[in-house]
Amino acid sequence: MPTQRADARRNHARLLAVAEEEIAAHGAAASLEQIARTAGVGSATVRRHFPSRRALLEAVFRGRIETLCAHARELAGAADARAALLEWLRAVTAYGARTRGLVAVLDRCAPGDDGAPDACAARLAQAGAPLLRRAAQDGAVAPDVAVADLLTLITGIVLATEHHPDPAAEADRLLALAVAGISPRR
Amino acid sequence: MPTQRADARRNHARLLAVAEEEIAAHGAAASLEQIARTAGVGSATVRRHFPSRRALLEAVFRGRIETLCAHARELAGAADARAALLEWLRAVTAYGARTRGLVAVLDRCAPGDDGAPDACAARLAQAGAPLLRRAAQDGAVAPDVAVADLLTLITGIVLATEHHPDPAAEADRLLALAVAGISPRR
DNA sequence: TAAAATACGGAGGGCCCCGCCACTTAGCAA
DNA sequence: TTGCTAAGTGGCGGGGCCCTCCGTATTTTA
Repeated sequence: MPTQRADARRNHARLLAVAEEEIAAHGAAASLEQIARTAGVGSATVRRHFPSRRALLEAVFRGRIETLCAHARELAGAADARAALLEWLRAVTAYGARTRGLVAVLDRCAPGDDGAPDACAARLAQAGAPLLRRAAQDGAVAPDVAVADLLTLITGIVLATEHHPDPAAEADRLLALAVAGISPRR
Repeated sequence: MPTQRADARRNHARLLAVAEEEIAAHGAAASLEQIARTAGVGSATVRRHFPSRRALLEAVFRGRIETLCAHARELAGAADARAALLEWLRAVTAYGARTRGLVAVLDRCAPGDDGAPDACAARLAQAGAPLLRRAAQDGAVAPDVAVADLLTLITGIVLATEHHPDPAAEADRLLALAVAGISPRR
């Protein structure tokens, strides 16, 4: 496909904007029909541009994920590897807690997995890898911990705190608990 | 209501049994209509016995929660308070990972919260409190950690690993990571 | 400007949740 | 045992959502 038709591109952009609002308001399970209605297009057009709910979510959050990746790159050269890693983890957590629906996209293999190599989770993991590696070299984290583990943990924390009065604060608290260890062997 | 009618009690029991299978097969979002169909009753009857999906889930899992509470009581007198707490946490995690839909009931305030005081999460928390208290007295965990925090963490871990090839193993791994600490200050 | 390719949107089927209402049945009393 | 009463039941209709198909409209290209 050399190029898209102009109206298609317009609808695509419009749908993304509307979807973002709708997901912010109603979470990752927002009604696709409602999005179509608000955008003033037929429901079939939504599916044409985004074959699955997951595809729509990934498109909506691509930019935010990219921001987090960039953050990781900025921290790559920090003097304190441990502090850098922890700052990044807190940033991911805060973003996830603040942005409804975002973690649904990190929850790999969730309903409708397609194993796409450029999945959001994979790109985040790739961006965070250097931070973790340096922290591990410093002995600040165990060597057998993977970025995917940390992201899964964060995903879980955000999912479980989604309905609290203050999700961001609660998520941050729990992340701190997991970082310090519930009961580390002395 | 002094007593229920016999057929009502029968339907109640039958629905519980069918719902348990259906939830095990399709998760917490299992179709209530399908449950009604399989049980051979009208869909209104399901709703009459269990006003909300959450009510049904709680009824289905009440027994399992009770088992976990009993486990906590058994461990209450153990010599090693830290080991006792950790064993219990692992047990809760394993149960949650193995039993589809169970954590939906622990996720307090999830859609359809009613703030019932005898909610499953509350009872679990109450049962685990002594274990945590003793562990804290031994200095094995920080004094400001609440049972609810630990249960929320476990809930999150189970939710986030639900779709992995081997949920129970992955959940256990992540719990161990959180217990030891991602990057405890030395 | 006309033909061809591309994109659109509404209709229809399937499934689900929910509330309503006439009917059946269990349990009590005579 | 036989009625009587109220608790309990189940089917029906309304409203949504997801998904697919297909005739139509719009854009691009020749």
